[in-house]
Amino acid sequence: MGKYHHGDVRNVLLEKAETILTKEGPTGLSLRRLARMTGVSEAAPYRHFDGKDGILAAVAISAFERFAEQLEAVAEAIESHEERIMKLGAAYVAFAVEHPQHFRLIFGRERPPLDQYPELRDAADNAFDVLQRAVTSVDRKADMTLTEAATAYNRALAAWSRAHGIAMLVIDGMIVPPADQDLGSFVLGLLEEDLTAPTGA
Amino acid sequence: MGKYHHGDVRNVLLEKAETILTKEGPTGLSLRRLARMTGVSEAAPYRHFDGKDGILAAVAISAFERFAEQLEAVAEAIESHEERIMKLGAAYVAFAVEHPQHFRLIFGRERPPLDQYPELRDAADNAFDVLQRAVTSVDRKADMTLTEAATAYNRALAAWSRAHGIAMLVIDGMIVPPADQDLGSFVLGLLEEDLTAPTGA
DNA sequence: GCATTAATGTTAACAAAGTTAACATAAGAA
DNA sequence: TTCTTATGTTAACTTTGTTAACATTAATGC
Repeated sequence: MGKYHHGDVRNVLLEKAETILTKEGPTGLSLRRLARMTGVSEAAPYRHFDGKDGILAAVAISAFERFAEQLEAVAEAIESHEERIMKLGAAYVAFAVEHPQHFRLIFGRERPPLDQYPELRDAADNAFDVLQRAVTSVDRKADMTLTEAATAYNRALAAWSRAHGIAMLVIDGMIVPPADQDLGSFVLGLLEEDLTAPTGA
Repeated sequence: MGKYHHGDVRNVLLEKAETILTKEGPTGLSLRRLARMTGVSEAAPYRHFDGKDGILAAVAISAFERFAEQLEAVAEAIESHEERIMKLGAAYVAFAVEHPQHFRLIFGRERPPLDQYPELRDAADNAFDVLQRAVTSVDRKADMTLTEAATAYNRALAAWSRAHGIAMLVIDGMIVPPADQDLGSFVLGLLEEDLTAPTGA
């Protein structure tokens, strides 16, 4: 009565990996521990994944997908171009705050190399495409001059890097959002700040 | 003729650790390898540091110090408040690009916990104080109202998170600065971008 | 149905890493 | 000199990633 072929090891491993990741982050995820928790031999995961990076890649892919979905949902629901940029930034930070470990996984250095996992690269590209399309979609149909296109691109980079910086510093605890304020409006305030304006109150 | 007490093990370890970190990042730094490279037994580092975190903390402290120095040098040299904010952001990103591994060490999750290494916490606080003072110093002597002070603080956070986001995305390869442009002016362009302005060319 | 092959498990081993304990030696203080 | 402390060493223990060798089940071809 060998317990061979219980049938769904791959999915169970992935789910447990998700659980561990959420609680302890990518570093705390050990293949052997994962196998033990799943009730399977310590070498079994290697039959379903390309080692540790393989599992991390699989988890990262689904994280990228959820990330992209949430961003797209926000982008689609908003008419005004300026508002969309801002709300996208807020959604970006919200995802990071709600799923800090996933956010770290997809942006940190424990993420497996994109060029070794084509599906991971695709998932990453897709997420950033969503961002960029949403930020530059104001005159997608209009014919833009080259400089206009460049400006739109630059604006996308600016919006992205701002949201990213806020997200990083907040989940690292370097910036503590005020408790008496909604996170979203706090983020919007930072995004809107115009550094070129004079400081006069 | 035991090779006991060669005298300077602690500093040599630190220097080698720096070398390894620069080349391979915090993850590639192994205590045992470090000991072997230093020509000392594999347990010797424990006589001088509180394990691996202890060494990382020591390296992170000096990284923070250099970081703060470079920022302060820029801040002191610039008269205009607006220009100072911008140049500080550029210097922030420049440090990250020139010393990506150090930047990752002081901001990433392989950094030892601040509350376990008081000197590390001090070094971190000092670096951020430099930033904040520089950004809010426009009317340091003038008496500000509460809301003015809050605005200045918010502006500091905005400037910091922008520089941080750009730095992160650039050293992670997600943003590739244009080759035909100076890195500094590229960064300035991103920092100056006003997301609330209409997109008209 | 049966034999062969592929997929999926298992156990056992290896190397590398962090860490600690037990012991050895050098330097400095009493 | 003697005792204490600082500094090194060796040897172990544990955990982890990974692979090889082997076992069993499922699937496929005849």
